[in-house]
Amino acid sequence: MTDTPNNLDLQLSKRERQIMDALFEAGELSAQEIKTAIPDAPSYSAVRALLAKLVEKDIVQFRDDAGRYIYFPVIKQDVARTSALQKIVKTFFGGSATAAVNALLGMQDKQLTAEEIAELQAAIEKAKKG
Amino acid sequence: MTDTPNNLDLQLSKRERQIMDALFEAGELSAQEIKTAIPDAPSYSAVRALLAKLVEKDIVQFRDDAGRYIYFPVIKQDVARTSALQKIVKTFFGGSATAAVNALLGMQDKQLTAEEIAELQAAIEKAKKG
DNA sequence: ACATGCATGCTAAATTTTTAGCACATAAAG
DNA sequence: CTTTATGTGCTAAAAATTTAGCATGCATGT
Repeated sequence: MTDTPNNLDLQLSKRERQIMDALFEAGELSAQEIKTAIPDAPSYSAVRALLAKLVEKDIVQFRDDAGRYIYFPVIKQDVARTSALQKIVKTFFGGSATAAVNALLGMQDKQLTAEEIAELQAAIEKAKKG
Repeated sequence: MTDTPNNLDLQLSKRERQIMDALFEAGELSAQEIKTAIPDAPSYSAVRALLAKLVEKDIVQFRDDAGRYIYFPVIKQDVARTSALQKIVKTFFGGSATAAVNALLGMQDKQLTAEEIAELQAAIEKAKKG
């Protein structure tokens, strides 16, 4: 039984991370699509080599879609999300989730709709009780 | 005029990132302290070599504290914070800051105090107006 | 004065990452 | 059937990262 990774702090190289970011953002992608998704993408060959490595590390899996490989992360989205957030909170906000939330709310480019605000208030209400 | 980096997406290597994380978390550190702060730290020499590189890239500066160099990030904390959050939101939450906030509120290991909740509600009120 | 401890600067080598390119398979089009 | 396009597997080399170790300087205490 090889260890299944449950945290995202696996030491990924620069390129590996770019690929993971693309995969997490999209859900699943072919090698070609990944190449397209990465801003300063390397060659197609390079992408495939990187993917092979990630598969080897059990961070990524693929399914055979009629001869084409479609790659996707092994780790569940929500686990990845939480892990990523926790690290940010620890590194940049001294462990204070509240401070992080404040920063999110303050981000200028994000104008919250009334609906979103209502959602958040509901979430806070829930947090208050729980 | 060398370009001053204002985004954190500069392609840092694995070790470089570990060092930056330590620096952001602590504010400023000596090479020795950085070595201590990194979990699976490399040799002291290695840390210094990495730091030299980061300084070269204008991502880190140091001041001479009686012969000892104390290193600190060039980028302002709040800029780094926002940048990091933006990336997380984009990659893991489909661009929805609201969803990210929800995830933060739902993190089990963080029990919010009544005071914190009040803070958040105030922040949301402010967001509603702004 | 001299040894000790700890700092930096530097260099060269080990290791890892990243890349390109070839061989081959398969499906679709001519 | 043959050509073309697009896919994978594999290998070897280029490039970047990461490392250790030596020379040196500067305090401090013996």
